[in-house]
Amino acid sequence: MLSQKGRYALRALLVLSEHSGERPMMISEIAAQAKVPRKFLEQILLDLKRRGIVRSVRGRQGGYMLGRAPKDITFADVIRQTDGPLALSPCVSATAYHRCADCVDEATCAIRKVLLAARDATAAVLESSNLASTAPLRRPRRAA
Amino acid sequence: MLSQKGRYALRALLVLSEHSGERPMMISEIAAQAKVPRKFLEQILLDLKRRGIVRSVRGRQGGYMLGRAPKDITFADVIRQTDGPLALSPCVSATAYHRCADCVDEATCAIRKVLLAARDATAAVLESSNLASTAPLRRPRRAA
DNA sequence: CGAATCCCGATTTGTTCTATCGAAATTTCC
DNA sequence: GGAAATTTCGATAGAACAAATCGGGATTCG
Repeated sequence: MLSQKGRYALRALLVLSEHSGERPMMISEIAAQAKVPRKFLEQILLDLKRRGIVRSVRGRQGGYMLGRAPKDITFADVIRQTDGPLALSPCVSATAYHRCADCVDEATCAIRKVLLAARDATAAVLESSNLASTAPLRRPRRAA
Repeated sequence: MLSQKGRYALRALLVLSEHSGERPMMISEIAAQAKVPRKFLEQILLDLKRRGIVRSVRGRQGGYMLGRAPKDITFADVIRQTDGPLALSPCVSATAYHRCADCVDEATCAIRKVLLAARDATAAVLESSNLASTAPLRRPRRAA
């Protein structure tokens, strides 16, 4: 399961990606639209900023914007930052690999084989889904 | 990531599935072979028992055995019991569905679509992997 | 300067994870 | 019938983590 933080991050980023204006968007504005507690969102955005997923402008008229094009921000990027590796075990993680402490032989470990397949399957989905592909193309203002 | 408990459970069950004798296997024997702290394993096996994944015999000469054929115990069964749902969000869980508290419209939620695809991909792997398919067919006693 | 806004460290509160302890219940064996 | 072996169960402890908040520092605009 994703943490609450992870779900908040995804929601906030979708809000940001739909806000196509040139001006950055204030934290409180994002918080309101994404329904995320303001102070908590502050932390989350800082995290995402460290990964380059968002950029910020300080001072008056400041705020946040996406760090790159929506199509270049995958769900995997976001989830890895907020919730850690996609893998079910460190020994099959692409981004945070480390050998299990009590592993006898990684090459023949039956568990590892399955968890590796699971990771690959999950990653295939999350790395091919991005903020652009999932957002509604354009929200109609009224009933068509 | 799986919890330590989840990894322990998988290891213990693989040990049990390779122990093809008719007699049940004692907790301490399983613990030694699977390298799991004895008392912790006790709790884990009780959990697995509630799900019918293992059965037990009490008293002298007692111990644990698989609750059904190894091929009928999937990784998904085990992980769901020890670590909870495979899904990344309750709203896409097959076994523990519930609507997100602040969800506006589940049918059009962009996040949900992706998480649902991720769950399906993960479940496909973990539900088709079982204790029999992954265990070495027969461990050679010595170098062949 | 002063107001608006992001930045950052600390703290709080509650929950989960990992592991252990001690004793009760059950069964076998003599 | 009693002793020994074994599972069962409730309680506990400490560490780590999650969710959220607080208060003030740093930066920029007007």
